[in-house]
Amino acid sequence: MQRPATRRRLMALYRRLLRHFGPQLWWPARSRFEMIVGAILTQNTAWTNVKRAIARMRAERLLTPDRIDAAPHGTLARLIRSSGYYNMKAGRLKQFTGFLSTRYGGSLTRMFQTELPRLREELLGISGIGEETADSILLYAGNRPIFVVDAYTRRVLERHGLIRAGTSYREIQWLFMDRLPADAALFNEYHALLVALGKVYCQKTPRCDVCPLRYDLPDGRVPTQLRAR
DNA sequence: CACCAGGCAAGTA
DNA sequence: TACTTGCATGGT
Repeated sequence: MQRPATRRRLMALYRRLLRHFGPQLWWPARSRFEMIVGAILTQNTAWTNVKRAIARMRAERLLTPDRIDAAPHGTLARLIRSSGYYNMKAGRLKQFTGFLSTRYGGSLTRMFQTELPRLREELLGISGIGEETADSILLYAGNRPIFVVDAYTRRVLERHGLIRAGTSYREIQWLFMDRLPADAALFNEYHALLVALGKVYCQKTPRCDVCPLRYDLPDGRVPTQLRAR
């Protein structure tokens, strides 16, 4: 019941999502560095919890690489408590700022001058930064044309029969990047729209009967209905 | 009460 | 390579 993911189909899906949800204006952050902090703090965590943590860091003037480097682990961990896994995430923030300081003299501008595939590998070499976090940083802070895959992306694509369960991160990423123009603005909006759909209509408990998309569900399940537009 | 949220790394076989 | 487990808060 799996239909091929063609360029036409992916673009049709994009246009449908954009018309339904409108531009998502991602990533919500006041600076590139704040965006990167958010990417680490939101790992397996609700964004509302991350917002509180970032607000506390801002209030304590701790939203710069140098301040995070200098702050004691316990201080940092207490500030980001609301984002969960706070001991690990405090360490991960310090891993990143340590990398930035050592490798690029603390300059994000210099870091983002590195060519895309190489910078991706460097980010993946930092303990605490995996594929999704690395790609989020590259796309949303660096404005580089790389597609971000997350749990919502995977679930939406599975429910709509574009991938099978177990498809790897790189395969899903390549599904988009092989068929769409290498356009950071497009990848930015597309990923954010997939998350918007996932949050409302494609939760773990299926509510696909009200999904605004026209695509059929795989394997004899309830066909998607069109919402009034 | 149970389940979920914009993952990741370390351990095991 | 392919699982499994620990990490933790706040909302529904």
